[in-house]
Amino acid sequence: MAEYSKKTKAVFVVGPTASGKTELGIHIAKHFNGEIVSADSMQIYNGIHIASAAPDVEEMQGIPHHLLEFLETDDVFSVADYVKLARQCIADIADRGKLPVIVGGTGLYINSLIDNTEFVEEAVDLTLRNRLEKRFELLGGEMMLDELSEIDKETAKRLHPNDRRRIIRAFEIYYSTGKTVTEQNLLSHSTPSFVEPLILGITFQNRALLYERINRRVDLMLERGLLDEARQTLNRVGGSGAFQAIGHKELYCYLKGECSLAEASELLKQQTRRYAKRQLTWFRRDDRINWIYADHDNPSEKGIELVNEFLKEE
RNA sequence: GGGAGAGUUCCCGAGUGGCCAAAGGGGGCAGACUGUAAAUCUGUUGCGCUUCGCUUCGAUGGUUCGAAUCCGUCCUCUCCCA
Repeated sequence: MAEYSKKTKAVFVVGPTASGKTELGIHIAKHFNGEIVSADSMQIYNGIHIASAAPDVEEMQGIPHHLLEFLETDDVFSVADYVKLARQCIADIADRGKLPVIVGGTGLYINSLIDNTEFVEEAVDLTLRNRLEKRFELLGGEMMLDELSEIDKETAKRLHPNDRRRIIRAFEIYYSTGKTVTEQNLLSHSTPSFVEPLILGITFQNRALLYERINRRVDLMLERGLLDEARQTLNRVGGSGAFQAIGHKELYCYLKGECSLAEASELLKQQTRRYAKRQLTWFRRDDRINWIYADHDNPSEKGIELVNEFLKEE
């Protein structure tokens, strides 16, 4: 890889689910000779194509897409893996003289990539995690936090006693690296980002319109065979990765004959709406985002305009 | 037509005379988020500016110092016998 004195310019398209990111991303890539890198924690998996709303070949319009549907449903994956892969993708695209366009709704993945977050080197130690889980079970959150405050007061103060995952992870990091979360968080941003990002965020001034789009898209997914796709995963067991996707599990009650299709699809719509809301909460706090209001602006035009300005700057 | 029961705040659902603006859950809204992130966790949720006041528990009329809780009537719903 060549060495650059300048940072790599890259366009990010973010926003809640069903806001039109895929479309805008492809539009921009077509217009500026770009390639797309997905930043979606579910579209990386095979087997949930309809549920994850991964783009079809026709939709891609010949634009190369990266990090899409390359894992099996039970493969383990993490942000750290994502950042590593995506960084490589972006570098390769830039080397080919093309514009990297990162499209996705997974806030953690996107921010980690943009801010070049460096995660702990050590892989997750499941034995250690299990031990900590048991300990948490035994002591409860309050006492775990008390213990944590002896090694990392700041983090212990910040975490809620019910925030089991983060409390356990804090111990995990400490035991496997000798560093506290507070120390690690500081270290994680010691290397400046290699990208110069233009972040485009699609949203709606009127949330009800977004919700309507979500509802419609779920109906569309059902028409396209979401039920058949969900049937394939009905009897799989697992707790992480693709199993957490919204789209199949909400339909299982219908597939098992325990509720009506109308109930299942309403649940699916509701879960999707709630997810979109969480995504909005995540992205809202990032003031680097250039917001495009899909119910006021013309996303394609506005997007092209913003990218044009961005590429002009030296 | 006879009998049994039910109507509670956006929804489900507890509450049987004061400690009830009313448990709990869902939903909504808001926030968090560094290797599970489409996951996970938190706060808030009748109205008004508060210590405080006002309007709520199908409707209406009572009993009572005091009612979502007791009584009368009416309306709606479910169920059983016809």
